[in-house]
Order: sequence, then structure tokens, then C-alpha cells
Amino acid sequence: MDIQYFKDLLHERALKATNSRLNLLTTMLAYKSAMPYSAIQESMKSVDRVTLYRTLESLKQSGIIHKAYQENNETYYAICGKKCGHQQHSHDHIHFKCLKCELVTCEQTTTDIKISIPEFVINTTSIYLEGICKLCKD
Amino acid sequence: MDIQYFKDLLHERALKATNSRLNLLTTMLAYKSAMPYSAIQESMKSVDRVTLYRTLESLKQSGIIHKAYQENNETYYAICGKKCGHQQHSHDHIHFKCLKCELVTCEQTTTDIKISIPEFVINTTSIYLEGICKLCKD
DNA sequence: TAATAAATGCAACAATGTTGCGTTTATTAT
DNA sequence: ATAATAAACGCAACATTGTTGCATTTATTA
Repeated sequence: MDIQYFKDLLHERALKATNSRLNLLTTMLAYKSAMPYSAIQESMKSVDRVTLYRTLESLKQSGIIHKAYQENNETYYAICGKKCGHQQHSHDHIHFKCLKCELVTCEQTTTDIKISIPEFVINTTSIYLEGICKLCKD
Repeated sequence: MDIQYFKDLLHERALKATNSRLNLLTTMLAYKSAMPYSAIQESMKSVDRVTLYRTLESLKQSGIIHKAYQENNETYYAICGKKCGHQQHSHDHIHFKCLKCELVTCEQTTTDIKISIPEFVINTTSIYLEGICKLCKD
């Protein structure tokens, strides 16, 4: 993933490859884990907050980023995988918040998770876990 | 569950059984499904919004209610089961949002859900589902 | 390079979060 | 039943975030 990848991605989704969007995406990529809004705001403080709001909205709508986690009025955003498209998010990972390092990451589970409720139709499943991550465990 | 139950519950948690709290709890109980903040606000419009804010906070802190769901800046609250205590929420149910009737309910899953990530320690698990509920399916 | 649709910045307002403080209320001990 | 007291309330005030309209700027294209 580099700038050109993001430019192409944006064009695919009929979005202009503007500085705000490219800056946001490269910042989020560099951050590695899901990025809290406050951190996004900090690194994007050169752009107007309305622009940031609309940037997040457009990227979310287009399936380029997603809300990974939300707690205590702090929202965490992460970059989507390739399966996501316009109005069509599809994540096969779960979101994990480490209580020690406080990072939120997208993780793959080893086994397929099948949750069912009798007589209910389930379209989408979102799973959030809290605990201690691999790196903090030692 | 009736008024007396809530009074006792509040006293157990060292909270005064005030009108705001009892009104909120009986309203939420009558609502049956998880109650969106806007609806709570509507039925609690006689109390100051700061009081409502603090009422929700105190009941949440004490394990009497919990945030059941959150989307599009609308938060849904639900009454906790008996396992929850002060600073100690413990829900064995999942939260389900029906895309037809738009109600958010707490549901039991038939099978125990065990999610694991290699080398991670998992403390709490939250699961959110979207789909069509039993009543709307027909 | 010009045309044009999209994106930005700014102003403005709404909704919610949050704190401090003086007054009121629920609980308790008398 | 009443007084003492700590908790809760209402109000004012300010912070943060959400959201829209509109004139200006920018990215894309022809």
C-alpha cells in the first residue's frame, strides 16, 4: 500500500484524490492499529474540522475506512480490506482492544464464528473483544 | 420487576431512589427493547438534561443499565441482568438490531460462543448482530 | 489549457458532553 | 415525626462533535 494504491482506490470509488484524503489514509496506515479520532484530529489539524468530518464520512461511505471501535466517546477508525465497497462493508475480522497498551487492532480469529438465534435471520456480525494482546502479555 | 425491585436495587448499589432514576428505569422496562437515547429524552423531558446525563452515568457505573448498541450517533440503553454490579458488567447475551422494525434487543444465543485469538488473553466479548427478528420474519 | 463537478473553508447552528455551585431531596439517626 | 447530612437536582456555562449552506478552490476531463 502506497500513495498510488490509495489514489487508484479513491478513483475506483469515484472520489477525488485530494490532499486531505491521501494524508488521512497514509497517516492511518502508518498508525498501524485503529486510530482514535483524537489522534486523527491531531495529525490533521491543518485541515478544517468540517473537511475532516466530510473526509471521514466519504471514506466510510465508500468502504475505504470503517469505525473499528467506540468507547467513552472516542471512536476508532481503521482502513478496510479489499472486500469492502460502496455502501457495502464486509469484514471478516474482529476488533480487539488491549487493556494494557490501549491499542485497538483488527484480528483474525482461528475458527469460523457462527452465531445463530432461533428464528432470526442474521445479516451482519460485529465482534468486539477486550483483553491483553500478544505483545503485552509477556 | 416493579418499583420496589428498583428501589431495593438502587439502595444495594448505594444510590438514592430518586424520581428521575425510578422514572427512567420503569420507562425502560416498559419499553421492552433497548431504548434509544432520543426516546429516553422524550419521555424524560421534564427533567433537566444534565440530570438525565448524570442519571444515565450513575446507573451505568453501578451496573443497572448498559449501552446496548450504538449507531449513527444514536445510543441504545438496556437494563442489566442480575450478574452486573458496580464497575462490573457481565452480559451473557448479545445485542441484535432488526433492520425492519429497528428494535434493538438483548438475545440469548443457543450455543456458547468461544472466540480465541492465538496468544491473546480475552477478558470481555461483545457481539452485535443485524438482521431480521423473529416477529418481522413472517 | 479550459470547463466542470467535486471538495474545501468558513460561518453558523444543533446536539451532546461535562463541570461547578447553590438549592432541594432522600435517607438516617434522634 | 423531625432534624441532620450527604446525595442529587437544576441552572448556567463552556467544550466537543455533528451537520448544513454557500462561496471559493482544486482535481479531473475533454
